[in-house]
Amino acid sequence: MAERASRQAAPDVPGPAGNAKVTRQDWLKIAMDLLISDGVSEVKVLTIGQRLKVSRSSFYWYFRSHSDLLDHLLAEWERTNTGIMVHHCEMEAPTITAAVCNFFRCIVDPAGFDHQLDFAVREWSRRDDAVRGVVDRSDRMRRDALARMFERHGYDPAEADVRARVLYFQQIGYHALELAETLEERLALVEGYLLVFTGKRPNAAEVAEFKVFAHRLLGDGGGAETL
Amino acid sequence: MAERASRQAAPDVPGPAGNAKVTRQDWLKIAMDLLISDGVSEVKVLTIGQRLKVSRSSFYWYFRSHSDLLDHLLAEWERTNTGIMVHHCEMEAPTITAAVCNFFRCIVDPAGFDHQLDFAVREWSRRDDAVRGVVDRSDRMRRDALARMFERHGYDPAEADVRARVLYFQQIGYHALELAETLEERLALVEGYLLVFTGKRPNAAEVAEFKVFAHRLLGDGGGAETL
DNA sequence: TAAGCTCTGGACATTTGTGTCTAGACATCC
DNA sequence: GGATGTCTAGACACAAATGTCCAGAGCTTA
Repeated sequence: MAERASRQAAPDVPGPAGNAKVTRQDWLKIAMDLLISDGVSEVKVLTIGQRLKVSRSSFYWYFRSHSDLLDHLLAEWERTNTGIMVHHCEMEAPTITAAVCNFFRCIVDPAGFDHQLDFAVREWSRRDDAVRGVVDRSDRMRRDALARMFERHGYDPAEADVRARVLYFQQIGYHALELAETLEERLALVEGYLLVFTGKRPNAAEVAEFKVFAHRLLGDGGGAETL
Repeated sequence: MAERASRQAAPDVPGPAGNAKVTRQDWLKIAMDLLISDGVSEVKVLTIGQRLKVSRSSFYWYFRSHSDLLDHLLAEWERTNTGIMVHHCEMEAPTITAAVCNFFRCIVDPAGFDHQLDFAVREWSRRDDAVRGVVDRSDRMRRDALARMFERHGYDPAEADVRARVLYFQQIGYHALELAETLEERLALVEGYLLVFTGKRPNAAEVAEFKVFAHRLLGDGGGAETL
């Protein structure tokens, strides 16, 4: 028990020692993949072990229990998804439209905000009050970060709050539908969205810069989906 | 087996005959409640039986299997949620803003579109390809009905499609966040929403009529949530 | 009252998943 | 090369859920 705890405290050693076939990170990685693709109810020790071609006993070396694993997944979600979004809201920007473009970047970037993971956690929270508390806190943090972004660019607090809600709500809603739109289809609407979200007409250079960013990330074929 | 099948074909007899403690409808009702509140994974024969204070054997008299029950829940979802929404889109209206108000009615009405049920089914569809097909078909039907609504009021097909997408997408997204807003808070935004969704300023009488409708449904206290 | 039909309870089997225990394989340190 | 520590396999126990089987309770009808 004490050995396991210390092992958990220092899991960053890349090379598995001794007789190790897999690492703690391997278990976490597959678990996160399963959470994203199939939801929390499919995150099973047995399933992950089969994918790793390793017995379940290995799992109990690295983790205290199944719920211990889930705790780490939830923490990882909050750290990445909420952390990344808040960070993008806090980036310096010359105008509010450029600031919203910064926000868009973490949405568009596959390495940024993962909306499938977000929905998996949101679904999970419906059946687990502890998770629900964490999700509510994240929603609050994200909306607050967006509101502060608008306030920094001269909006009064009431309007900033409303615009933050609309912007956040739109993004969550868009992904709820899981549309299979191409990058081009989405980018074509950027100017319109910026006008609605900020009430101000975007600077052409800002928009162009964002589109270059998006293309560089996802390729110029136009057939890439944002996942 | 043949008896069960015939029993399933005529389940509308209200009075339970013979030694009956519960009806087929009782099983379906609790199952639907569980689907709505806790998701498909919590729709368990054991759980429903316990709530009905009846053994699981009773279930297998009325239903062939667990998945037979789920099939009926899915069909019921499509019939009610999608059916009601499409019906409201097809209602006659003097203006496009009045038509959108009609659409709003089924959203606001607790006896109309059930968004908790909608999310439960959407979540279910992520783990079941057959369900996914049904959900995709419903999404298509709803968006098409909305697009036809805009077309009937003079929008060209391309614009009608875009506006249908924005309107549908907004509604799904709004409920994904499960905000606890009061009726008053929501109604205060109706004019703004109508302008955005249609591009036209709404008629004051139409809006007033809708607000009266909403108040009559949900009470004038203003503290009611639409659930 | 007796027969028949409808429905229910309880025992049983099966599946699937978590968690525990112990022997032992394997690299590393001495 | 032997001891040690790290990790894994497999057996076991346990729990929860589905599905099957059959006896029999309790209306209904003759």
